[in-house]
Amino acid sequence: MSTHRPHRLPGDARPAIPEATVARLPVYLRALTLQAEAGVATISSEELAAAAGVGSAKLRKDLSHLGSYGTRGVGYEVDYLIYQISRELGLSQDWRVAIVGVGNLGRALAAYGGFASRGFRVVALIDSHPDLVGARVAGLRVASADDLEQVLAGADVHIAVLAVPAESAQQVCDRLVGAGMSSLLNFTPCVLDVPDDVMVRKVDLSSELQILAFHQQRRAVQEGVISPGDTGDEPEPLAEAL
Amino acid sequence: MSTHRPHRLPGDARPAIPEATVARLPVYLRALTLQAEAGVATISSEELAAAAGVGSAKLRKDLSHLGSYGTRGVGYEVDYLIYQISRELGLSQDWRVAIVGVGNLGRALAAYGGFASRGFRVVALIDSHPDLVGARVAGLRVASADDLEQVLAGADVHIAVLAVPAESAQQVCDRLVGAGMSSLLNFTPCVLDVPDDVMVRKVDLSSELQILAFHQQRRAVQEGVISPGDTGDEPEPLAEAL
DNA sequence: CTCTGTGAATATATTCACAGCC
DNA sequence: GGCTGTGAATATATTCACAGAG
Repeated sequence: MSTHRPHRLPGDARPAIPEATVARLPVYLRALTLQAEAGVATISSEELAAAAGVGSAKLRKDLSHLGSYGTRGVGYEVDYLIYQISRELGLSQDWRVAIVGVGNLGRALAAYGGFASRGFRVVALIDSHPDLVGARVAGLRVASADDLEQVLAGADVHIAVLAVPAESAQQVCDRLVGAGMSSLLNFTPCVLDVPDDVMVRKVDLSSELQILAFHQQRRAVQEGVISPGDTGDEPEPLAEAL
Repeated sequence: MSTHRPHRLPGDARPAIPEATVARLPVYLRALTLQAEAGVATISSEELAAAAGVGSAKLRKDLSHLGSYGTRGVGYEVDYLIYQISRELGLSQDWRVAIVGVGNLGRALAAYGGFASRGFRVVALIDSHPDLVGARVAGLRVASADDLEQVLAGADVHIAVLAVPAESAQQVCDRLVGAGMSSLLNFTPCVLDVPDDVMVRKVDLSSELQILAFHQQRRAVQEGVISPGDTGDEPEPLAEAL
């Protein structure tokens, strides 16, 4: 596996934050930012935990891995905690992102405002389709996949987002890795084969739906509505379809 | 928390599959489907594990939770295992999906082929913007958010995908829950407040990038390139921007 | 007194290593 | 002999519960 990387080398000083904690820091950060915008200066673990949708004990343990940034009997200073979490996540730096594959999803990602807000800047769009190359999308010129290496180097890209068709995912991934990329966000449903020092995070829409389906089916079976494996649905055709 | 739901009621018969295993079943299923298409009839845990990007012991333990579907000394029959996993995930049923919010992301999701392939049918698009309501997107007519309850009931929707702006996420979520939805896929960065019996899975693009940034920064610090909190980057303006 | 930070207890997940079936 | 299925061992994560700072 390449997602989920402890990656502690021998002479390591810093205390190593658990993966599960790292995955929640962005959630805390967002909750804190909302509080700050609402003018809240200080917040208790109970309140912040509620805003982040976790238990307060978990929140306190998570934050304790970063250091002692709270005040007993009082709570956490919102701005200071935002600063500390941001620093820990590496958000004091600006991160330059390339989107590879400018289909429906790639375009939606390019136009998505949520990135920019938090220090991530989409600085390059790359596609192989001749009709797309040279086009302007979301304020950027689509570069040719032929020039992938030069574009990544020239734009000083730190993170590549893979939004190409499944068929070409591994091949494009190989070129990204060859070009020195070591952080990939993979929107294809493919398992990517990468060296140990490359980190891949996968966002798989289809898997998420399947997990929801599993649980919803369980609940239906549980309630005796249907038995497992039954369709419970006559295969009636789609009503509103074109 | 609402993601991550064991949800075992007292009189429960079936042996309960661990959440971590459930999350990997879609990956195994995809790997198996690719093998089947390549004409492979039988596969060992070692081979399937490699195709799915996990260790073989983990794979075997995962599959053992579904039952004994392999043959010692031989491996797993690909078609049979596909059938068993599909059944377990509830994919013998057709799942009817509504996409709520037809902005950039909603449109990309509506057009995305990956759903349809695996028994998920987008049967309704809902938005509140007057310019969008009535428009045809990906072969469907965009319904008005005013009619949300009727549309969901009329189209017999099982799963709702939330792709609205963050500002309206909780409000729209409340209406979805009120209309009886109990499985939500949340693309907003918001923590949704839902009843215990509603399952929410969150896909948070910004969080994923932040997690990648964390690890990449760690590696940089590790290698002594920069110290934590430093930018390591002069804030030079974007080259190719419009 | 309130609320953080944290050891100790529990629960979940992964990995090992091998008994047992083909 | 080869490979699955699984207990036992380990590692990770969550939760409890309280000592101790403010």
